[in-house]
Amino acid sequence: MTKEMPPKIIIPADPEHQALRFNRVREAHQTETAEDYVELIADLIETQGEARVVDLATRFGVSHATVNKVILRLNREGLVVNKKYRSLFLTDEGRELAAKCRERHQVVTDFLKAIGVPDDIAELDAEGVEHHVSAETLKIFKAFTRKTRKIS
Amino acid sequence: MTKEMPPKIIIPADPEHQALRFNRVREAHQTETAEDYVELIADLIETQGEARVVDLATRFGVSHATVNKVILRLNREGLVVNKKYRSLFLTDEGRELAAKCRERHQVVTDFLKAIGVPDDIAELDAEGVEHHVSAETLKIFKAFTRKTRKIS
DNA sequence: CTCAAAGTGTAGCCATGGCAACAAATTTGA
DNA sequence: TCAAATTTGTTGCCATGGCTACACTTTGAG
Repeated sequence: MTKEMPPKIIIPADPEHQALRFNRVREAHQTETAEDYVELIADLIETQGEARVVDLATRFGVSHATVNKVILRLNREGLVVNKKYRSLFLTDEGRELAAKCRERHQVVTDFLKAIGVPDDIAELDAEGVEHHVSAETLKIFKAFTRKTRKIS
Repeated sequence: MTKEMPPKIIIPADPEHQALRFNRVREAHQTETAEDYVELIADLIETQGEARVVDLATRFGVSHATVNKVILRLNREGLVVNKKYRSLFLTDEGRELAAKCRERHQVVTDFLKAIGVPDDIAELDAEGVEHHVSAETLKIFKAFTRKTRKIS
């Protein structure tokens, strides 16, 4: 668009490629909320017997109105089932996603701890990082953690 | 909020603490855009001599209208200076932030490569991960990369 | 059984960051 | 020089995810 034919100046990085990178991050953001919600819903159902709007709101530190709005979207997207004034449930797809996320979350947390990040910080960082780690990197994380555990 | 006094059910994680985690991620998101923009503006100024709206739009893969909107915000926040129909500049604060981001970006990328992530994937993942890595973890990343380099 | 408390839903507001379409300025090339 | 192409700005639309305020169920204590 800017200067195609006359390459009078060094191109630091292929613009198109860089755009792909940022698109990838944007897409990740769109799924992040969904992932966090289904993961927590699954957790709550397991540990508390049911997932309720109040609990989600408390855990996420947002208002129940916000939770409701997100739940509406997740319902629309076929991840969550909700009946009025009743606790929340996951669809098969939701459960699947939750499982995947939990697994990934664990891998990232374990990896961070394995390389020496203090537990509390590892938990904090994992929360943000997990959504942006590719399958390939995840595999490497897993292998690394395994290796480290053998040694120690 | 839900069940304080009667702990009839196991608490899986301190809700308040978990809320802090998610708040942290949300804050990170708010700064992400700013960080990406100042970083790219700095890059463009260095390599191209100037940073222009079109270039930012191309690199980020968004419309120039979007870029303009973000620039407006960054201006409001004192990171970017823009005069109408002129190329973009960073304030001192903006330059500082850009430097910090570039450094951090490099550390994350190098670390991923050091643990064996293929270069192209490392670049991709770093883009999303960098904004969510704490100073402590970053330090550990750096140390690890250094150590690995010595070995090889 | 009733009624207040707790939980849930809804409406309306805000900022962000997407977009397209149109307007205006600047740059360029013939 | 001056018209066309490019770049930039603006407007108005959308979805998301924040919030408060208010309305409505459900629940549970008395």
